[in-house]
Amino acid sequence: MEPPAFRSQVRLSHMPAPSATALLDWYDVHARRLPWRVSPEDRKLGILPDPYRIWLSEVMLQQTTVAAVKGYFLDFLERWPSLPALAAAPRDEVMAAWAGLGYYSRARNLKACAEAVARHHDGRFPDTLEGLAALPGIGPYTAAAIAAIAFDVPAAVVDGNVERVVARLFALETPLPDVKPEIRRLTATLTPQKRPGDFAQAMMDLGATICTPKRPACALCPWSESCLARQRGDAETLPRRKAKAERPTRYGISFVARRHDGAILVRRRPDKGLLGGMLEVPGSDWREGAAPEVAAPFQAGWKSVGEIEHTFTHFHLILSVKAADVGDRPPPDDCFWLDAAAVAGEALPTVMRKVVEAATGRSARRTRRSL
DNA sequence: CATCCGTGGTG
DNA sequence: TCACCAAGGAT
Repeated sequence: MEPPAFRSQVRLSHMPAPSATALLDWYDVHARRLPWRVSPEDRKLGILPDPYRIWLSEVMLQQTTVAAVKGYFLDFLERWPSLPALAAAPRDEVMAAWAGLGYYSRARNLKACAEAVARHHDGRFPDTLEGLAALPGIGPYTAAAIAAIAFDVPAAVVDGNVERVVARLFALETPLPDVKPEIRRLTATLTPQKRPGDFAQAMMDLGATICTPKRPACALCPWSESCLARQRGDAETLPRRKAKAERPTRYGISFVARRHDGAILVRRRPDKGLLGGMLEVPGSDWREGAAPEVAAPFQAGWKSVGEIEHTFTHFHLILSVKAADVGDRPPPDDCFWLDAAAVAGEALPTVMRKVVEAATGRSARRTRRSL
């Protein structure tokens, strides 16, 4: 058998193996207080969180920062306090409430998942990995997180934080995503039978506050004496990642028709693909090179009001914005008039809020809940 | 399995 | 400023 291509770091004899107990002791003192979380003190009293809240927070937290999620989580919880409430909600209202959070397939799947649990599971989330992973929008990570945090199932919960912590702890040189299976295996060996929910949350807190991507605070880490990367002195360079493809720039045209009362002409995008199910103003497709030719939604005194730029996950977008003030008239095609007062609460993605702002000079951003 | 899917904070 | 990347999932 050939040795692995990457350097297999040897743990020095004076280095203790990383123990769940050391991490949990740290967590008991330093756990973050988060709106969806049950504190370690309460969990020790046998109190487990509402699976609905854990599910909702976990879906929102997919590729999204805690700071961005907090306000949305509180808004959703206030509006739909339980799974049956969300299952009964109109889908467009859920999309509108999600607007600005990104990755809108999450909102579509959130609604679909709520309906599936209401219909097929009597309104209660399954407590097994298999049952959870069969639901829309719940993959390996979220299934493990809900099982561990909401039901104290000793599942290996591996998110971006855990990947970083484990890659450093064991000095794994293989780049992501190839190293994922190895990280999953090692995480499983670390995960304790007792307090697996707190262990999962502790791993994520450690990654978010101590074992950070840049400038990790190794001096404060409960596992510093066990960390092979720290022993080697290159914790900050781990985990390795494969180079990502560069982002091309696409171009397009957007038309903002302003009615005398301030209403804006919009249409709903198809369910699948980019910004699926969200609203947009009429315009061209978005292509590399130059904006495609496209007719305005109707004849009017269109004037160019400048360009807006927006960066998506895999391309950069430059939209030329045209605006016109028009009288009251029936909306063309699949469009409808959106009242000015309704803009803030509607399902407009951030890129479209930029477009509307460019054309109206008024802020179209959502007012953030004060936290 | 590689690609597609948003946005905002951060250093 | 800008590259990085965050409690990933679906296809």
